Amino acid sequence: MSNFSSRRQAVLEVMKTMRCHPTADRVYEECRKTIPNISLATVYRNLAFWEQAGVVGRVVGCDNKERYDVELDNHCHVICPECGEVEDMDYPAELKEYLDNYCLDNGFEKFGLSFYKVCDKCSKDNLKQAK
Amino acid sequence: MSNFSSRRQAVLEVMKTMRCHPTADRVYEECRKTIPNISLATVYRNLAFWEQAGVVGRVVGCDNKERYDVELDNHCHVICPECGEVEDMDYPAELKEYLDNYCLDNGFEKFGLSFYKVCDKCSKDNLKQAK
DNA sequence: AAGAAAAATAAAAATAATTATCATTTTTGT
DNA sequence: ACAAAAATGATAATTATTTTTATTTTTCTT
Repeated sequence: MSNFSSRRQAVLEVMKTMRCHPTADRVYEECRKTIPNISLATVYRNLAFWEQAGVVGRVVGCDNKERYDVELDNHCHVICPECGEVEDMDYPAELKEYLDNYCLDNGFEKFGLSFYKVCDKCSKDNLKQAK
Repeated sequence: MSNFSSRRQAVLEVMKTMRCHPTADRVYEECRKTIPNISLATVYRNLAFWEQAGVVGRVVGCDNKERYDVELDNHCHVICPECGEVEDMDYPAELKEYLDNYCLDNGFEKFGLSFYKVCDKCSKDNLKQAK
């Protein structure tokens, strides 16, 4: 009964259920679990579709891969400078308010805030390598 | 008398004199004005060198090109969502202090703050197209 | 200053991510 | 049911970046 094709829906569904901020390739992998013959081009196309629709946004990490995200509004990002993985974090309320007002006052459309910290996985890997 | 090769110096010099946050390709273009036969690979290599040396940093814009920057410390970025150009802006002092402390308290290495606004060039272009 | 070792380079090839093309299939509207 | 439009898979093309390799430049040692 939906207006969208099953693959288009699947791409969004995957985006909603993955808690990380996947690259297109990760979304593709995930989609193939339920739709084995979906093509990577379709994933890119539909990510672009949902982006245009305003449902999905791009997140800039720190490697040169695009990462995608749903519901960008109320969180900032914690980025691992080594692997580029991006996690969500709620804004401290007062900070969010400050920044919202700052945007209004200065004509900015939106803002993005990121913090950097080596993720658990990478710091473990570093320990192993050091041995 | 410098420790660095002339091309290595040139790359840094160009970075310091360009006020925008150029892509590697723009740096290459600029370098060729003084060193016509410098190669793009050398520009990439030396940007990476200066990055490792901690002098140059990467900035994430909104297209999928890497952009480079010197002196990342005391400014945030204003990014044009259409062309990806990145400009510097000083932090409001109180905000900077708040964020610095927030990092210290929570074990983050650093933070990055960006605001989004269509740049003058793009908004003019949009007007022209609309006619 | 000479000559060996190390570092830096240009040019080109390779890689990786993303986008475009195109023939075919699926969906939609009437 | 059938024509028109949209979506898709497969693959080719494009774009940005990195690696390779043979050569040149710089540095070090004597």
